[in-house]
Amino acid sequence: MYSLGELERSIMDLLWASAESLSAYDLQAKLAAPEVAGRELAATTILTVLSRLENKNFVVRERDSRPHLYRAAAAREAHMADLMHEVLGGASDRAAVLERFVGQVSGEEAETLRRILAGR
Amino acid sequence: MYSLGELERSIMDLLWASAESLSAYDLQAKLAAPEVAGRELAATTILTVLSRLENKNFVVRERDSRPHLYRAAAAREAHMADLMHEVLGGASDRAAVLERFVGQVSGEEAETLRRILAGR
DNA sequence: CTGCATTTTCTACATCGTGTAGAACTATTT
DNA sequence: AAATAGTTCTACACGATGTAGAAAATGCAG
Repeated sequence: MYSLGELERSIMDLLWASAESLSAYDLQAKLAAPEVAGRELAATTILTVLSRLENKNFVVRERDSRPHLYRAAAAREAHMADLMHEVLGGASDRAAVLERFVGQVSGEEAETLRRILAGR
Repeated sequence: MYSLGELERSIMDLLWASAESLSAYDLQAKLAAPEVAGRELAATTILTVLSRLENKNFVVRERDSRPHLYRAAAAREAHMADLMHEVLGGASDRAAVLERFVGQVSGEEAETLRRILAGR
């Protein structure tokens, strides 16, 4: 399952950026910052979205803390790598996709790839 | 823009699989096959979806042929590579994503990547 | 040219995912 | 037990997609 809605994504971004688990109220405050959503959403809105994200296995909920705490189920990078594999997995000719993919990376990134491949 | 609907995807699959441009009627027939959608859709349905796919720049329409002909705007592999870049582009730490991505490919695929990188 | 058949565009509606939040319910604290 | 804090239920708006009939445009047979 690929894409998330805008609010879902904003919330995931905050959770990915946070080392600690956050409550719906923490998120509510962070979302109010102008750089993020810029407006104060109802707490129930955040809770609804968090429930949906939990169902999609994007977040894990800690039910023992009283305001329940939430954290991303996977690190952002892992999630993105998974997405890339998901795309690649849908291809019949994987090598051809990789060919094009690598063909479009910058020289710098190609170097990164070589380094990674060398190390294993 | 990531995901397509189910019918949109079925149609793109047919277009990607076809060397020639196809008319809405060709698609209608192919979609009726049990392996694909399995039912006969109205021609107007196909045409509506094709228009939407054209707006999204997934297909190109040849208006000079009388039943208009349609073909995929980009090869499936190119599309998938683009998607992968789109995902990667959304990352702040691209190297970390690549690290994980490459870490999960099979040995065979790692070899493919090395070969591609060697060739440029 | 003109009427008919074919093809395309317009309009419309159902459904589903997402954003949004009040109402109702549950748990906690005093 | 009452008040407070937090969660779940219910609900609705809106946009994307599936679906197709009605209306308009195009092209061909006479």
